[in-house]
Amino acid sequence: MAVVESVLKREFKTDLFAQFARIGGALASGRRLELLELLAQRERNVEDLARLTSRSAANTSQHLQVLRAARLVEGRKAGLRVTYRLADERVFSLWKSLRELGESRLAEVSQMVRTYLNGKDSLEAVTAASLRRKLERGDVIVLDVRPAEEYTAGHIAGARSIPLPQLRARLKGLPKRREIVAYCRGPYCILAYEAVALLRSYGLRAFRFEQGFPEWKAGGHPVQRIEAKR
Amino acid sequence: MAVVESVLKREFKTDLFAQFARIGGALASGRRLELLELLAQRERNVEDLARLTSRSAANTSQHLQVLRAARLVEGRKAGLRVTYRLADERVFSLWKSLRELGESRLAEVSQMVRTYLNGKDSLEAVTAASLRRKLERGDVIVLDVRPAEEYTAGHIAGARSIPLPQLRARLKGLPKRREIVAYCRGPYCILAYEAVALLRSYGLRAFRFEQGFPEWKAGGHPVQRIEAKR
DNA sequence: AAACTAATCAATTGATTGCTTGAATAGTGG
DNA sequence: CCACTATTCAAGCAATCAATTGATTAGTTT
Repeated sequence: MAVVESVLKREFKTDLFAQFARIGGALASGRRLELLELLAQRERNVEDLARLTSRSAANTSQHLQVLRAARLVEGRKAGLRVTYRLADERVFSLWKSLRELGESRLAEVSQMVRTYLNGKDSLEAVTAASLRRKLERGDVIVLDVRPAEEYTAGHIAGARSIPLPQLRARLKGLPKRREIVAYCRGPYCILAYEAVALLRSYGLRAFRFEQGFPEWKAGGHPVQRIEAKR
Repeated sequence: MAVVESVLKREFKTDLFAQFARIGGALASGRRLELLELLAQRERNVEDLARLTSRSAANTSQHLQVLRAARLVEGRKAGLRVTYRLADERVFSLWKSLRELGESRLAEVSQMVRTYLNGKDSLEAVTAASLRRKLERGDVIVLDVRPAEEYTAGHIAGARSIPLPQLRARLKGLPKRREIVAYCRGPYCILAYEAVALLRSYGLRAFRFEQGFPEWKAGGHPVQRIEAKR
């Protein structure tokens, strides 16, 4: 009797942990994590995701289905296209805590970030709390340098959209003296680094927000979005 | 030039996300998650972990090495034994958020918990905030029904240790009228369910704490530990 | 030094995963 | 109904992972 019960207990635990391992398995591929990072910006169809990650549509579709089987993303079909999005804001939290743990514990990560990103710009970045204060005091220009469509889907309240490729052409619209803070997708997004480098090369007072839009939103800070026309 | 740069960007991203995927990969096995859950209680040597999970020492050692390669656990050798522990409290946070996500999103999990655990006891459980208040008012007896060694390594401040196997023999030491709250390792630990069932069958006013010691500690609530003799 | 122990290593097996390719499906627009 | 498109499916192959077994290493005890 006691033996039977303990076997049951073991089976229960084994099965239970195996379920949780399904989620772990979904996080076990860099490609899938990259898809999660993109979907944290805004929902996307398969083709877009494939293009943004430089992979085939078939391969991207398969990874999305693994993520969907683990219930981390949801897809809905509209016409020919299937649009995927994160299934839950806690999915982003999970990815964020995995990322933070990796940053602090995997020596390789900090090494890579140092050699690649800090080569671009070694300046200290603006924290979320600091950016929030600057915004409330109104003494900062916040630039969203992601593609326009991501700005449309959601951005830091009060930010202006200037996608990186257009930045050079639109320099004259920016004030010479005021402080400018640029942000993009997250800590490993290169756009803001490049934007700050460009702005500084023209003598503007530019800084980089240390995180990105999804982190700002997850932190409960004010956001805006452009409503779609009907 | 722009092409070279974008290839670099792609390689950087691919490599970077692959690093994070190492952690995901370590979380991709139920057996390893079970080890993390045990190590969240207290540090353990390989043999103990193998016994507690009903697996061979060689297999357990291999899983521990996967966890160590992902820097989620650390081992230190003392004499013949190697003692493993969680490398960082954020490792527990990560496991906790994975678990919570799984609970809410994987239908199979809630199904399993319902059929197995709720068969034991369908009563509502006491939350951490509520238990904290009861403790501060002093109108509750808190029982730690885990093995004594886990109690020693750390327990809810003010709790008494009565390992489940000894509970029946020590019933007479418990007050008839006061409220009793039992806890163990976490939401999927069966010990507290069984303790409450036993206490109630003797007419005591027993309830189950909905979580376990690691969650209590991670939540910043007061804990105690028994210092080892030198 | 010999006997013993805890842990790890090494090699093997079978199972699972990942990627590629080409076909199939479902929906759109002429 | 036909041509076209976005996505998914299916098959095949290589690579990786998981569990088992027996050997090996490092450290303790006698």
